[in-house]
Amino acid sequence: MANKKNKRSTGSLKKPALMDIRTVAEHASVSIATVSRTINHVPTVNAKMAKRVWEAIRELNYFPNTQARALVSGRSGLLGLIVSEITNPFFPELIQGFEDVAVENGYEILISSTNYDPKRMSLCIRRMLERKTEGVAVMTFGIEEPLLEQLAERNIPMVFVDVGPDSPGTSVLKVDYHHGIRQGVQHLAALGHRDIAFVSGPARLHSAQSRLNAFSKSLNECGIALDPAWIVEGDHTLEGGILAMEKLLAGDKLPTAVMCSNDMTAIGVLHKVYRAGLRIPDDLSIIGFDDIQMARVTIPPLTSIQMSRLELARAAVTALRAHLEGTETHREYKIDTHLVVRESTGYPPGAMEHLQQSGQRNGQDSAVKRKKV
Amino acid sequence: MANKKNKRSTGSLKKPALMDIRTVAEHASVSIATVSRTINHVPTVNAKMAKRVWEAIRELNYFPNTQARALVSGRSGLLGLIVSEITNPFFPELIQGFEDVAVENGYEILISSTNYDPKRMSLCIRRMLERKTEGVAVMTFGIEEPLLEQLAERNIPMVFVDVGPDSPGTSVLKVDYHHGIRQGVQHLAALGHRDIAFVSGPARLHSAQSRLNAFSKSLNECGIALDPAWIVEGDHTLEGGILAMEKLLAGDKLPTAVMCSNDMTAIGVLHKVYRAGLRIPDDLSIIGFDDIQMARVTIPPLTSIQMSRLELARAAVTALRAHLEGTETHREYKIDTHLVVRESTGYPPGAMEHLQQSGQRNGQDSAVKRKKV
DNA sequence: CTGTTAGCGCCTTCAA
DNA sequence: TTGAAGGCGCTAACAG
Repeated sequence: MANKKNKRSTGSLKKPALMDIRTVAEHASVSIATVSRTINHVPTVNAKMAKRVWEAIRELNYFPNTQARALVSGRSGLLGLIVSEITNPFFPELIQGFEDVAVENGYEILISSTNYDPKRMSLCIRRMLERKTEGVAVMTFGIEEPLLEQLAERNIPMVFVDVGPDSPGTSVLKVDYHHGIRQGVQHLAALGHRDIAFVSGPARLHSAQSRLNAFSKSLNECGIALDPAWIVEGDHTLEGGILAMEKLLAGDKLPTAVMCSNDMTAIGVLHKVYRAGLRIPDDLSIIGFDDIQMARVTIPPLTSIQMSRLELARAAVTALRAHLEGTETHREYKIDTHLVVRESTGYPPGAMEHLQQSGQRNGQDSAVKRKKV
Repeated sequence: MANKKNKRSTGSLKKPALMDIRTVAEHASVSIATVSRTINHVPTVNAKMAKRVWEAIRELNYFPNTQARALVSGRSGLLGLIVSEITNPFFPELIQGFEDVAVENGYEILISSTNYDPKRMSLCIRRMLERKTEGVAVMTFGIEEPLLEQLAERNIPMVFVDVGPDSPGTSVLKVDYHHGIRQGVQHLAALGHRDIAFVSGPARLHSAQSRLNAFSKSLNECGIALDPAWIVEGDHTLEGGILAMEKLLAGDKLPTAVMCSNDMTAIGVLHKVYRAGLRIPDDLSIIGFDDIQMARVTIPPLTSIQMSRLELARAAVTALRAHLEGTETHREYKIDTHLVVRESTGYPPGAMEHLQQSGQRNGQDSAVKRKKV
């Protein structure tokens, strides 16, 4: 009985090593229950006592143990975020947004990245489960089916991008790739491009497929034939973009425009084109996807299709909260995409001469309306 | 007595909601202690029982509750990482390295970013403390003094970059800015540059100051005078780089080379120079700092001073582990930096004519040895 | 080598 | 309104 007390009162007052709710209670001469209630802002606490408690807390520089709190309350206050690759600038921008929104809603976040590796994805999920996250956003833009079940079985709220089960407790953020990509293709078509190549993302990635499909469909809508030789597979990295452009350059005929599955790819392509001594957009037009920050300052600035990170983040947290509060069981959220025209797109080669404008060789001004950086 | 058992056995076998160590124990007909031992790979468990336990675990799809485990064992298995800004590509690359090394060592990581805001820094620290991280790496390249104390008081192992207290339980990673920056300045001097500007980082950031000092010192060593008008303050962002270059362009006289406190700044500068219609490196040479991935594919590829993320990450985890194991009380780790020459640096304007080489106008080849991308 | 038991730090019924 | 007491799920002594 006194045993426990003795254990804690052996040392002098300066024992910051063990600093628990009991220490505070003793210091403020109240019970631990009162301290707990004070901390959790239970309104029924006497103002005087509360003040004493807060003083003790400040004096001792005490703060609660999240682990213990979570264990007993069942609430970890954690929202999980799984992304594919943290070194692709798109994701940090997404993480930033997700964290901001989560914090606004009183949550902290736990981040894991899969590096496109199913094994790591499995670990990520396990980690989320073990740490008892209250909900998890799987923003990898594609996920292996069997892994979903692991999560679904635990009936912990989830939100996916593009594709996910329609089981209760899970929502999905449907990105409208077609809208933005069609704008891009139409933009190119309007400039006079007919020979348009596409550097895709990794084939197994769902969102990469969707982008390719949207491209193909848009081309059709514009009455342009799709030459299979101009579909080359990238992997959403700089290196992949460079390699893809090399293949394109080695082909029989060069396209006049290249659309890319993401901006990293586009930047790689941009670089390879520069290496090849071709000019952008005079010799080749390029369009990216994502509209990362960096797109504004590439040389020339990259025309890209924007997918709002903040919108994605906000929708994800909203969905998770809806599940947590039982407001919603399953829902789809639509995320829009749209074209941002900069300076990597212009008339196809030959068109300028045809229009008697061959003197214009500087990417800074062209016939299309441009967005200032 | 039977009360507890009744509570858990009310439902049918299909109650995945409550899935604790007891369920597993019952399922495998062993005590919870044996289950615990099995999970923790205590070697003294009977192979037969262990097998039964693992089967039960698999069948029930059970996994331990990290919170409870941490609470009782006192080990959270968490290493904290505080960075300043997740949208600056340097940091994701650092995070990636830190995570990899942490995982190699059996730890998970908890990330927080401060966005250079002291208030957020305070929150980050509190968060690390509350979540009971076993050690934290403060990689913000500068921190307010009072905050350190909060951490130091808890005597939780810490590691800082550049500057930190020399109290026991904390180590510091001393980056040798001077080595790399001197290489950079010497490189420029060797090419014939005398008019070298510097775009610094935010003044209050310690590492930014160190970089500026290293620059100033190196200039001295080369016998070059430092013109104060050519020191302009940036903020380590793209936008800051653009603004800084604008200031430089508006000055009375243009430098022939610009050194930047980080790569994001350099990319901003690169962009502004492009906008101004000047050529790199023919009209202006540029050197960055950090050597982020993107530096390889800027146009032209950026000469930069590399600071290895992996080396930083590895040293940080090593330091933390040393503290955790009591091997070390305080130590400084030296992190080297060195120049990576690419194509954004060349002879100052006029030098080529002087050398009768005025025909060379293409950034792809120049008289200095270049690293292939 | 296995099982029983006492907490880890906290929240949350219950009486008072 | 406050305090006492019983767990949350797990590990780590301690007996057997």
